[in-house]
Amino acid sequence: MGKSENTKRKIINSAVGIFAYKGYAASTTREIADSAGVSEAALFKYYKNKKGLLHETVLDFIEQMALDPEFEGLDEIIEKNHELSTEDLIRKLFKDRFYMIERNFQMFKILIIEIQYHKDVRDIFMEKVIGKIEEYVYAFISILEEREDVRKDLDYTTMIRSFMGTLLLAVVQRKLLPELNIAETDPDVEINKIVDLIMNGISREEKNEEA
Amino acid sequence: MGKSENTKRKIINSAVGIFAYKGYAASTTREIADSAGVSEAALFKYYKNKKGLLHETVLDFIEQMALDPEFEGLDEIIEKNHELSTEDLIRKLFKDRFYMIERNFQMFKILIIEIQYHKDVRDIFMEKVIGKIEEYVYAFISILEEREDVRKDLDYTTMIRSFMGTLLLAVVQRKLLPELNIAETDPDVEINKIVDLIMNGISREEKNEEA
DNA sequence: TAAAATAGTGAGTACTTACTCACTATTTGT
DNA sequence: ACAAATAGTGAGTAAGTACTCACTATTTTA
Repeated sequence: MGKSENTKRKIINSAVGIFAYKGYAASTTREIADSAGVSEAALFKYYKNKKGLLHETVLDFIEQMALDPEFEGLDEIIEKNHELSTEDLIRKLFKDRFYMIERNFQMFKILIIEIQYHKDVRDIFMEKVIGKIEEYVYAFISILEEREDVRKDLDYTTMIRSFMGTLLLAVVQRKLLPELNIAETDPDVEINKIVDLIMNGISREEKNEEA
Repeated sequence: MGKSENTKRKIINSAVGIFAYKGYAASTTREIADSAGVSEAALFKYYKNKKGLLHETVLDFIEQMALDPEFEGLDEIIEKNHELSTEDLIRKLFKDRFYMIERNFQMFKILIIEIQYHKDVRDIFMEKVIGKIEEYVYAFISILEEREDVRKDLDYTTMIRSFMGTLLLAVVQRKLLPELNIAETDPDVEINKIVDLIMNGISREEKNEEA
């Protein structure tokens, strides 16, 4: 890792901050270079054009993710799932993903927004991220299918999407509209409530009602 | 409604399409004018600048919403809620909002994305939309609180967010990543499954187990 | 029907932006 | 220590971009 690697990092870090704050199209290469403390010419020595900078920013993030020990934590949870109750398993997964998204929120924001406008970024995302997610989803579904305390008539696609939607909105609201958060300030407490909902729904349970 | 009103409409309609497709920052006034079939000069006669066009686009949409008979449909559902079972009530609400967002998806996309970058748009949104939503949410919560078949220990904030997250992701996935939809193609069938999940959760019900 | 008001345009302009290039400073290998 | 390679820059430039203005065409009013 020579000096040049260091400069590349500074540029990418600045790019992430500015892309997340203003969006790719409204960000200027001058601004990014200034914020990184290098000349614009240097930026273009490392990245062939502005679009290339976006690509490398995205690819760099995806690569970092793959190396992130917390990401491997997902594997561990799934591997050791038999040591956990269904509720604890879901709670662990939810927490893991919640904090993962929270930690990398800027990059997440860039990804989610820019895949809408740039087919090439969307392609990278579909190939490198969605495939990975699908793997985990299938593993997770297999685990649930074997559990006695999980409904047998469950539509897993619907369930996964509901799970993800709830997860996403929980992070997004905290990050983007914190002033709306009438709820818990401690995410862990909130996550517990969400998991309770996922497990039991909103309708009153009638079990042992005659007792 | 003179000729000028007509031109304004054409410009706004073009703006919505282009803003949604490329994002505000990447859209050019020339492109919007061309697509509307008017000169750029005309565009700037009606809107004092590009930002003003965005504002009016957003305000126009919010106003349309307020006049939309389907929107008033929400009031009706809430008013006549006592004629519906809890599950039917939730299904109706979910369907209503699902199709409302689907019908106005372009504007929704613009709103959600641009409020992140423009404080003024965010302010409009917070004042005109969030306030309205909160009203409905409170009304909805009051209804649920009175129902015998709804858990009394429910955290409503969590529930509403889970509801909205699921709703949003259901529409978004259909609109933006339809190729991922391994699930139902008929939204109504899908909505039924979602409502079932919201009501009952994923865990096996144990009621009448001793029978 | 004439005047006044309104709707609309072609051709700019000042400015910004991504990107280049000839050059200098620094580091590395021998 | 010196040459060669690498890292970095200041000062551009061509291509847009939002926006203006002097003007023409059309509609409305009296």
